[in-house]
Amino acid sequence: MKNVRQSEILNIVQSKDIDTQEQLLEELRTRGFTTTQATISRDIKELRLVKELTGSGGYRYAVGAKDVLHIGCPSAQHF
Amino acid sequence: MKNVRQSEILNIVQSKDIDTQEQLLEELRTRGFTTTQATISRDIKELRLVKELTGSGGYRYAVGAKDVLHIGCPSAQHF
DNA sequence: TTTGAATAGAAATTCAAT
DNA sequence: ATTGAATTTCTATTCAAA
Repeated sequence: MKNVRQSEILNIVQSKDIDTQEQLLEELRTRGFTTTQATISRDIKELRLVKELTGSGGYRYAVGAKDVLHIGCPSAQHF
Repeated sequence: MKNVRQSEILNIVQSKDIDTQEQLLEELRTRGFTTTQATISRDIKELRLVKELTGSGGYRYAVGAKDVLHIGCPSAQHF
């Protein structure tokens, strides 16, 4: 179920602001996943999510921008 | 001294892999800054640094890629 | 290999204080 | 407005288990 869970994590994170792993856990449970913080900590690592600052001064998990750069700017020189 | 310290933090983070705030503290002390974890936690927030995964599986503080996108790709449509 | 419970470790915030 | 000490909160890892 790891892949299903991880792809659901991507969905969640991109559809609403998630500021802690606990909050992500709640969302997953809502969607019928039963798991724990330890597991999603690993998921977040594998998915290379980062905790970034939102406009309103809070934090939010997000897909690492470096991972999505090529979408909007295929020819960009990266780092 | 906040601005000096923060710009030094940017320098450090871009010149070597820093994986914890403690390690960043040590680097700062090497450079003559005397401060504490509480302060650099705030600095990191203001600088919008993110803790990203390195190629070798560790973590590293980095400038949020979303903040540097416009450099390599000024016309990119962001998110 | 993947997971959870427990723990260790790291980071954010509170609360004074300046 | 900025900071540090202490604390709380959050996250990563360990270690056993399946």
